[in-house]
Amino acid sequence: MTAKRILIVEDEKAIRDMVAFGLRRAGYEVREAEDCREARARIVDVRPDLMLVDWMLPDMSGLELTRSLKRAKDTEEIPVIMLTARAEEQDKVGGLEGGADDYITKPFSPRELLARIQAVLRRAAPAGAADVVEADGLRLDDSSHRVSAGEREIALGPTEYRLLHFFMTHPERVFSRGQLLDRVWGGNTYVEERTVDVHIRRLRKALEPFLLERLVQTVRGAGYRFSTRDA
Amino acid sequence: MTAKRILIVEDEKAIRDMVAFGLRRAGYEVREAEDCREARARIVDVRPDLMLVDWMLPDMSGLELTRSLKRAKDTEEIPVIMLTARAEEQDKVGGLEGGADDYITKPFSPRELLARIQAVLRRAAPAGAADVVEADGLRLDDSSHRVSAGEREIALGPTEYRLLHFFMTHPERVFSRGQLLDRVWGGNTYVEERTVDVHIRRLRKALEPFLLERLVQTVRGAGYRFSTRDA
DNA sequence: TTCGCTTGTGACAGTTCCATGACAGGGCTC
DNA sequence: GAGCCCTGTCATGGAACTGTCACAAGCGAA
Repeated sequence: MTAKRILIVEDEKAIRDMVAFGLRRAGYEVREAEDCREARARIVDVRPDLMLVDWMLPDMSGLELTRSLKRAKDTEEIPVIMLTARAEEQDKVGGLEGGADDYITKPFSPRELLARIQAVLRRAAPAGAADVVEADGLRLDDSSHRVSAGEREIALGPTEYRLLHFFMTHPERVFSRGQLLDRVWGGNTYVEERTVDVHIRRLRKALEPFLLERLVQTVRGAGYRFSTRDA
Repeated sequence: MTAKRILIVEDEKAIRDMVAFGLRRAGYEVREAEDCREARARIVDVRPDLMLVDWMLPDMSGLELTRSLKRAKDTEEIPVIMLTARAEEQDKVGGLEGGADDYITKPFSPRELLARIQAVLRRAAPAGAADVVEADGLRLDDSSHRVSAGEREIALGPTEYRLLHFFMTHPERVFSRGQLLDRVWGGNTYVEERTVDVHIRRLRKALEPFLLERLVQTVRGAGYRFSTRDA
């Protein structure tokens, strides 16, 4: 695997340099941008595998930049980690909802940053990049955020949607509740494992009126599996 | 792939518990040891895929433990991550030179620990880590947790599944009931040896409708063997 | 053959695991 | 603020699984 390219968008040179230094030492290829305008220009030719975006930027907030990236087809898959000086939960949530894949609060250690970068890259990697996933009669269009079975549209809550999306992009594999929490809820949430059961149930309840088979299967003692073949 | 086994060697119960909790949630199988002596004992029956070793232990430094593990043929491949309270670069180097595959400084976040564990395991994974085991007409796919003979899928309970998986990955070898308890049930469970008989029977009962030969064979006075050649 | 020991088998009770419905709190919209 | 949706947690009931036992069957040696 070639070195992953990371684009840093940060106006303070001191921080940029420090981060860039740390990342280069860790084997990443690093590009820098001072503001959103420059960032946009760089994205095209650099095609970064991941972006680090400062919350506060001179021309436009990093959150906006992120949001707009996530809206555009050709950039939405680039994972974004927000750098923020504000520690308030409020902002963190905002960062994630804006489409950031993770956030990290200044001051942070190079090590913490590296850990998060690795985690985010790993999470992003296996995704088949496909926008539409289909299985059996089920169809999930990630760009429009719609799920349908045949002609009928299926309404799902946010969590059920993410869960289904994860399952459909990783079919025929068993995931433990813990793994699902990590990969669907996100690595640093603390939620009971049983909660997964409940959302599985909600997902099934939403899907099964439209389907003949049970696509989300229980594997006793192991977890759940999405499969079009019957168990 | 079955859950990876991780052995934690750490004398402080609080830390051990916290780490174990996080790891279990992430889908790992966790065993614990308080000191080097106990660790050595556990290694034999647990056969961990990775070890987390505290730097400071009551009976011997974790560094020494690591060093000695790396010197022994049968344990040298087990990746080791050192947990250390000392942040000095000095020690980090020492840890790595001692043969540790990575180190992490307390306090660390669960996420960081997970990231490092995954990184280390990925590095250690022997490239083509086969998820699928086949023998005769039998096929066991560990990632989807399915067992099948030809087209037909075979339903197994958790214990029978683990038992079969163990047998299929260790064919043509006789295991005593005690060994099976150690390696299938786990090193520190207390169960009657005759219980193994019962599960063997359940496994046979599940398999034999689909197979011509008896794959799980009894070796009188010694134990059981999985073999495609008839006895 | 008979005895002694090992293994197979069916039954059973306790436990664990999972599905399900209910519910309270939080956030958002109007 | 009222109403609505979403979320996480809990209690419950039932199904599946587990470990043990008692007895039957098998095997080997004398």
